[in-house]
Amino acid sequence: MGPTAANRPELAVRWLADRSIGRGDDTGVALRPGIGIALAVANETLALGSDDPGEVLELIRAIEVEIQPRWVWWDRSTADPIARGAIEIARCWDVLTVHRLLHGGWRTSIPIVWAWLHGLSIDSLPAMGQLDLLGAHGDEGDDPENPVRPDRHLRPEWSSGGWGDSPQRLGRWATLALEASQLQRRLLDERPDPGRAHSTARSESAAEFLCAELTLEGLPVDEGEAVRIIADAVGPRPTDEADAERLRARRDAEVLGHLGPGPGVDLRNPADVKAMLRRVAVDVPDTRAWRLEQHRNDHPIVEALLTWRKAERIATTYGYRWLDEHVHGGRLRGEWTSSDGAAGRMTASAGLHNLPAEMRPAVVAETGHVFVRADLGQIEPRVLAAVSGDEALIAATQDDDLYQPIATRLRVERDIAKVAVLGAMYGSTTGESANALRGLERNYPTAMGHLEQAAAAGRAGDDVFTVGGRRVRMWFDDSIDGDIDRARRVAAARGRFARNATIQGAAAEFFKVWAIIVRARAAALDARIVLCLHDELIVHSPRANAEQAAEMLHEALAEAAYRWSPSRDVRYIADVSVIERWSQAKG
DNA sequence: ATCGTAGGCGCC
DNA sequence: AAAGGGCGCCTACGAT
Repeated sequence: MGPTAANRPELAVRWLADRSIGRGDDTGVALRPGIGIALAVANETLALGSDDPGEVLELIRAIEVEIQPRWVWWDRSTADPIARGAIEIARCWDVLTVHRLLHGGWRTSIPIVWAWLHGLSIDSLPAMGQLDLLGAHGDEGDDPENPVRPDRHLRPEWSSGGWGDSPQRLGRWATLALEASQLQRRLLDERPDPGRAHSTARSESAAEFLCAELTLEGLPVDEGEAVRIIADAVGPRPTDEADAERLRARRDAEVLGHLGPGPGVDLRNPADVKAMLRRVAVDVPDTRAWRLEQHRNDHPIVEALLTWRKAERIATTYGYRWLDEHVHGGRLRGEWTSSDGAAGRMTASAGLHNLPAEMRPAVVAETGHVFVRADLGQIEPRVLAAVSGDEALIAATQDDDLYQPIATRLRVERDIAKVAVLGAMYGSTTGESANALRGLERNYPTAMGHLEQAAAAGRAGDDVFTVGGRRVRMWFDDSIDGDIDRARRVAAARGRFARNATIQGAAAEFFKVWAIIVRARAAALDARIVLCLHDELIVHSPRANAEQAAEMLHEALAEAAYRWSPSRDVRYIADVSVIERWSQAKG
């Protein structure tokens, strides 16, 4: 006779306490709504069946309140239901997220992680189709209830979902997650700065859980306002396909009307557009907006084309279809991931990270609420100062505008200094900033040396590492076909990529530490993070708590700097404002 | 038909 | 000022 539903949360708490699990100690967990939940500690598991998802969440909540362990799970399949239960998990370890940190890249899966951690070849990964070849008549000891096959790979029918078929399986799955995390800890120990690497693994895991919450939470959007903006750009919602076609043709005609007789032009085909421009004596290598900008006065069709492109963007990407697909109940929702495949920035779909400025008036706080918005000032050069330890650059970070002291030192205009610093971090070497770049090399040799070292590694095809220990893979274009020019271009591109990745990646790590501190503190103010945008946070807060939230954002930044910054002396700044709609942000 | 790629553009 | 880095998403197009 099992425990009754009512006392199971207490039972689970006691079970952990009896095994000396306390605050911050690892506890493996796997859950499947409708099936149950399992906890795993060093050598034991507690598997509880339950068809009541509410009961399972109650159990987690009780453990979180009483013990606050570090929850160790494989991936979002366990994190998502916990986030749906609105449980404020404080500490976690997401095996897939830590794998991305250790291995680099984004594409991965549980069987790949398992194989990699055990030194098994990815080529020998079993596919779903062949599962019975061994299973039915296979060797002795090939037990389908054992998730690990005799060849030490994970059983594909488990990793593709079978892990949640029974409480017993959940128990084994939670145990494996715990095992995987222990192997990951050993690999983190081998990083040049193990303490920092472990810290990054924890903060990146927390950021992944934040992403699970962001996916559910959504960004408040006033749908009526959004419709007004869209209608303004591309007209009213088309009634049917024919109407849509008619509106499209009308937009096209605004541009094509500038042309004399000749062959038909498809404005959506760049080659066609290029040929069209040549007909009016505008010769460009490509038709990108910044290039057309310089020919704005050469022929009226250029202006018309640029306007057409803006409207086309709204019509195709941020139009009625986007609204119908991604905005529901006044919230814009997309999928969030805590690290991209390159340097580790957060990503979001549904346009959350690239909403055009014209659409931002539609992002409005709900009744009784405001947005407390904060963005980090000049974060990348400040991070460069921190990771390189360049004393002169660290000194410059004391200024609110760090480009000013740099300009003074280089004896150039402030904007020239800015371009030079950005160019150094992005790998630009040409143009007017080239002189200033040499000035940077003389005056900030440590910082510039740091960038050059990363670039050299990239050019050689070597992976680079962020200060937090993330491996950044030089994955692209390794085909060698004897084309010297092409090889040189690829090497140069890798150099630029590596140069930027160490800074962009470190800034992403710092940003995430800031974000998870804000997340943890926002709860007490009844506030929630609703958007993370590389150096910007938007917190949706009850109006009454806005001032406290604004202050909290500054305090969280100080704490993030304390926790993350490799240099104690670098100054980080944030601009914080309380606004009702996103467009009120001073850019 | 379905897929991947390229050109383009939005944001940081 | 130059056209350097990242992402997601659109369309057209060519290969399969």
